[in-house]
Amino acid sequence: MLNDCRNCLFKTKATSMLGESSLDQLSLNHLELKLKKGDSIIKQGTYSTNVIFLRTGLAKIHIAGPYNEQIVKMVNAPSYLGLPTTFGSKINQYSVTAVSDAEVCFIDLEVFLKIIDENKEFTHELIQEFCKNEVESFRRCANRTQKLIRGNMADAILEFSDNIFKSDTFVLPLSQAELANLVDTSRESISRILNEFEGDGIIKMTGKQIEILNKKSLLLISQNG
Amino acid sequence: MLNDCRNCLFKTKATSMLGESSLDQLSLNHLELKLKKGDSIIKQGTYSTNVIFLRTGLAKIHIAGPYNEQIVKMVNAPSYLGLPTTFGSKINQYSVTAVSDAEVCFIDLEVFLKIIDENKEFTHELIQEFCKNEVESFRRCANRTQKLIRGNMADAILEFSDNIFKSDTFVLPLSQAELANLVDTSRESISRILNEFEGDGIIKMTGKQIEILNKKSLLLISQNG
DNA sequence: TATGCAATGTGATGCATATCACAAAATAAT
DNA sequence: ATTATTTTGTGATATGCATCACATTGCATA
Repeated sequence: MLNDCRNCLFKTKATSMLGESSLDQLSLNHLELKLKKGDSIIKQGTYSTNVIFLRTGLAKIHIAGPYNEQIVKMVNAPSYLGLPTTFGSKINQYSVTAVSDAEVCFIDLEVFLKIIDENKEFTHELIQEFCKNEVESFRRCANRTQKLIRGNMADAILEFSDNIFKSDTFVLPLSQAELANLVDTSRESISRILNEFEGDGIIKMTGKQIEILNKKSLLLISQNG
Repeated sequence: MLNDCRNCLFKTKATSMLGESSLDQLSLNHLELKLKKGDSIIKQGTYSTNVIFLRTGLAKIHIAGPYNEQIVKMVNAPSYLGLPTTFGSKINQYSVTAVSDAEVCFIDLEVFLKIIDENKEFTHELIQEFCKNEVESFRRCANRTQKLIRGNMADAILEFSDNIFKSDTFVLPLSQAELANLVDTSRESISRILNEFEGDGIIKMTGKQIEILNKKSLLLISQNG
């Protein structure tokens, strides 16, 4: 059985808490889908009836601000997507878009709720997840608003390196316009700062590939602007 | 019995889902405290072992940013405080401070967890709460970073009027320096903008009392800067 | 009532960065 | 291969706002 959640290799910490019966429930009530880079996973303003599990790939969560789109965070697999927007309200309050090829599973909300009711450990993990996210979003916001753009750009590069790709060399999954949305600045500033970093020997760029040459400098810039 | 949670008049939506046995558990395991304006409720960096219930009063959640303190949100009773910071990590990731006289109950984390395990409805409400908060914090952050200060200041006044005090006339519970932390600007700008609003006949200030004279203008400023 | 400290008002200056306006390059579509 | 379209680079200009530097007012404590 292709859809067997029991044998799925991509489980979140919460999902690994589930017993076999819950996993079978999931198996029987989910829809697997392969997505291409750029495909929309959740669209702000539309109705939401499913929790989505990002099995593989990388996605961006973004929200329409008063003037620009803002990328709230990058999420890589495995992870649940859209819990806040699905539980909190009937219509999606933000968008999620694949920034790489990805595989997702659509899980019916009712099934998900049932699993919550029947698995304390799962629920604990989930709540813990929510809590971490909320605190994280507070911190992120404080940084965004208070740091200069150079600092935020350094943070973004470090985040890609440390949390997303776990390597000093990686291919930027976003265009400069998208980076601007992530860092809260203009496309032009991203271009300038990236060149600046390269000129200072902090990074090396080959097309969209970035190699971090001097992580210490990045950390300093992150701290001091 | 003074501490009887059964008869407590200040219940959140989640708490009102609890059965009598859970409420009695709460009664036996909480500590009530009266606080004065300015008193610290949760302090960033210290250990957290309690969930806190804000029974009456108004509090600010604030976090140390890279340069300034940032007020993340205002919370009025009844509401739980510090769930994210208590569940997510052993040490508090943000601070909470009373901005009016207040009453709080300290609830042992273990007891709170037990209540979660035993009350599905309570847990659902709680999760719903988390979800709404997360989405709200995304939106707030997008506004903060994208709007001009006039717009953010208008938002703050509208928030006080609509959500906190539910009146067009209210006494500002924050100093201008604190308002600056809430709106992400400098103390001086707050002063200037407040005078500007008064000069334009949008608000009337008598000491720290604000009367909104022209809500439509505020909404326009909120939208267009 | 006097004295001190905290909270506010207000001008002058400087700077980070958005915006505009293109040119150039890279990708995608035909 | 040739357009068409999207991405990127780069200068010039404008502006919102922080910062500094005080003056002033309000409030608390002796």
